[in-house]
Amino acid sequence: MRAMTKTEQHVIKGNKPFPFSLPHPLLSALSESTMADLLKSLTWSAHEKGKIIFLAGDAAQFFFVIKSGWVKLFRETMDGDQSVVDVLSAGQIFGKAALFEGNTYSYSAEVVEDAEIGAMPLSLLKREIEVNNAFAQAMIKYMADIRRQQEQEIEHRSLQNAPQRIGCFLLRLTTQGSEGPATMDLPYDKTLLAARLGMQPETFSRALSRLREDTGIRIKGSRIEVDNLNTLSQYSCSACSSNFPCKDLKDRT
Amino acid sequence: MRAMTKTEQHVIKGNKPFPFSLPHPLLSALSESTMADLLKSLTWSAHEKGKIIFLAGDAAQFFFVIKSGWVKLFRETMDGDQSVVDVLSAGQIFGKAALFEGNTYSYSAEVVEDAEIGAMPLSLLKREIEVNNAFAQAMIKYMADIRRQQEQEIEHRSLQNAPQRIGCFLLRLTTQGSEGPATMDLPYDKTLLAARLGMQPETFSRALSRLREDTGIRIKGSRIEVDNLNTLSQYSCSACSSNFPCKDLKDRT
DNA sequence: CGAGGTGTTGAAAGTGCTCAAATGGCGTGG
DNA sequence: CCACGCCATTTGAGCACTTTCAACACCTCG
Repeated sequence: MRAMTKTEQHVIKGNKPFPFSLPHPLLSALSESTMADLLKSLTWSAHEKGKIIFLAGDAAQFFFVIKSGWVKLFRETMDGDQSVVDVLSAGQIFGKAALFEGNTYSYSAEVVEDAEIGAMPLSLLKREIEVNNAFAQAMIKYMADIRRQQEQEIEHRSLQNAPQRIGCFLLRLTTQGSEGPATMDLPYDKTLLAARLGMQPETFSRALSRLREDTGIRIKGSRIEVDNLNTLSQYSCSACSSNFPCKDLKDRT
Repeated sequence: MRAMTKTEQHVIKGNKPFPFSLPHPLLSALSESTMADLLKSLTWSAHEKGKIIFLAGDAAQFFFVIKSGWVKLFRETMDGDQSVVDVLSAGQIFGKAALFEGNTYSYSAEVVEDAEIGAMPLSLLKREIEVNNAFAQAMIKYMADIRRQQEQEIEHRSLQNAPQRIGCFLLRLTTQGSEGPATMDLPYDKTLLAARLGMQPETFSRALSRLREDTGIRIKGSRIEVDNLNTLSQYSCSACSSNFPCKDLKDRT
């Protein structure tokens, strides 16, 4: 919040102004000097779809911030199944958790939509935690948020059926209020979305139709129109312990 | 690790020596003075099975440590389903996460086996985090562990079937090595265990039989005998991204 | 136009859930 | 010590939801 005005002027490789001011809840708690160091050591690179940024188990030296594109975080089981941890886009960071997990990444990261990604040394974060108590507190707060999101995720996977999970995802997509009509676009392709929600593409397809029948939403390709978010809330959130729209918990990294 | 020798001498209400020295990974990082304050303000009480310690959403002033008995952490959905977050026993703490979640508990806690439970003010923790950077770091480390456990839990619920989940639970129960034979006792009744693993009691019963057929374990009431832990590992962990025995991650709070 | 990727649909099988009923252990009151 | 009742556990049958395998419709890009 403080160093931001300066940051906004920061110019990246190629002289294009930095398109977002690292308004990340975590990074905004950095001291100005560390933020400056971070920006100094920040190196950008462009990656094509399919590029693996790192694999689970790799030794970790960097954490990453996304400027554009989409990145999938996932793990693979011994018998070939894949578990999608999350799918992230601009403004989100990943790989920082490695700091506390034996300096290895605990999941793999793959670019699923051409992306520009910045890499920053984890050592800076580590030092900042040790030196700047305010940052350590921000980190704790941030991790508590993640933890809550994960608990919700566990609940969703155990208690909600496929159509409800999709409905819940749509609700978390809305930027508009939590009542009345809304329109939203699925942020990435349906196959990936299915994986993100822990179901097969076929199941996703059928579940979305089912959701349409049950709640009256309209589906036009990747655009979804909802007449009444409340209907959707009621449909999805009745199988969830969080009141009303599971809202307020969007991503997790 | 440091304040422990002193702590071990600590005497609780009723003059019984404290049966464990708060060897909790988190609390052992407290400063000696805070540890002393904590022990001073620690109040013990006995609770019968069925007692609700707190409900999700309650304003939180305390966090708790278990001296004996079992406590179930859970949440309830609007349509009556219950999601068991975890089941804890002696030495484990709970309720501390409320500090970062608007000072309300994010789950409910119920005694499921007569228990002695100590309550400590969250404010002490809060202050310690602000004042003692080493503790803040321990907290971060601790939360990172929890986070990893949760990710594993998500994976288990999505990727493992019922018999595999039980097998994985058994593996995490062993104190013995990770190979060869082992004997273990289910820590609490099967109905609760079923809930903890996210399945119905009937499913648990059938899944356990299935596990017996598939891996050759022997079931005598709540005692389980395994001839070869490797067989079990292979059976359960093939559907999991963590290498071999999901080990090393036992509880989560 | 053809290839490949994405999304949908159908049919069959698998897995877990619900409802119902039977079994077995265990403590209490007689 | 025994009968009774309660509770945990098991078993059976049917059902709901999801997956799997296959086939097909679309769309985009050479």
